[in-house]
Amino acid sequence: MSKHGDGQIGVVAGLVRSAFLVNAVYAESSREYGITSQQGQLLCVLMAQPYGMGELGAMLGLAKSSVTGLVDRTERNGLVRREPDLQDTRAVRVALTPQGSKLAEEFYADTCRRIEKLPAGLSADERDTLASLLGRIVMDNKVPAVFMELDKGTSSARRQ
Amino acid sequence: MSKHGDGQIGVVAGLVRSAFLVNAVYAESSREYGITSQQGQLLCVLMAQPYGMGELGAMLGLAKSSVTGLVDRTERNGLVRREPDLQDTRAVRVALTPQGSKLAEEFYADTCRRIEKLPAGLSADERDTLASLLGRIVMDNKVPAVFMELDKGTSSARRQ
DNA sequence: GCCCGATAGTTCGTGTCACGAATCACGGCT
DNA sequence: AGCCGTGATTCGTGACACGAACTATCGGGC
Repeated sequence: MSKHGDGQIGVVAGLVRSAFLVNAVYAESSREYGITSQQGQLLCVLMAQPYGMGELGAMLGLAKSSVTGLVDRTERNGLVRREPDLQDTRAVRVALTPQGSKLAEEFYADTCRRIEKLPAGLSADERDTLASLLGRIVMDNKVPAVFMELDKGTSSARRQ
Repeated sequence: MSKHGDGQIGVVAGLVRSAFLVNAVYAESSREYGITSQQGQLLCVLMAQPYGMGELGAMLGLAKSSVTGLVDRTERNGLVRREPDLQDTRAVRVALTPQGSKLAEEFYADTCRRIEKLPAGLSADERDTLASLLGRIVMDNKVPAVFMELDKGTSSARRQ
């Protein structure tokens, strides 16, 4: 029952294809805001708080030199800023500029809106179930906080 | 109940972070097979059947010139081949070479194995539920078949 | 106080990737 | 035959990612 044959696909394909979908949304959204998806991702990470280069590399899964380049380009666009770390002269804190902060808010909100549309065909209960299952996968696999949590609930928990 | 506050995250964050996870798996898997994730994705698409350049662009969401480049590099690696389209002299069919086919099988199987490990903390029933929900999202949003379907079942139907 | 290994970041060179604009060549219609 | 749409390539540009080599500081041991 509920095997295959009908339109049913497996977990693996489901995960891969939904990831593909999310990537596409991210790319499209970034493009509209005049940034690349990598820079968009960087901005989203920095919305929570400033981070050092090493931390960023760990969170984004990038080599140090890649982070340097990414921050370079984003800094050139005026969206982030390197601030000296007061505790450690070697280290650097990467933080959003006011402009970057503004753009990040808008980009983040817009991207959320688009992603939220993906499961439009699901009922509120189903979305909750999905959120719960994905949440466990994410927790189990210790995904870094590459994407902030909305303060407001998903579909249930609509108020407060 | 089961709102937030505990480790619960929203659908949006769940989708984004699980996508991040899948991307990481794809990247790591590709790397081990000496290819890039884009080339790996191309191979996976071509496992089903040969495609024209235009079709590939549509499936992968790439501009035509991007496809030309990707196929160029992959061809240079001996994994795919451009064959003339018998119906249309202008057109080209991109197909796997024997070597590419072999690598694609291995890469695909290995990647599947890794992705399947992601929801290891979920019961068989939960995996089925997840597959079903993701399947509907994928269907509703008309995701191209960027990833083949396993002939064998998902988590239920594991035996036989 | 000095030395030395570990740590934080940058620089540099290379290759991949994606794109738009321009171009070429053929298909198919009128 | 003449034209326009389509399939694909070329070219130039910029972003991205990486490893290796390098600089500068930190921190612990002596």
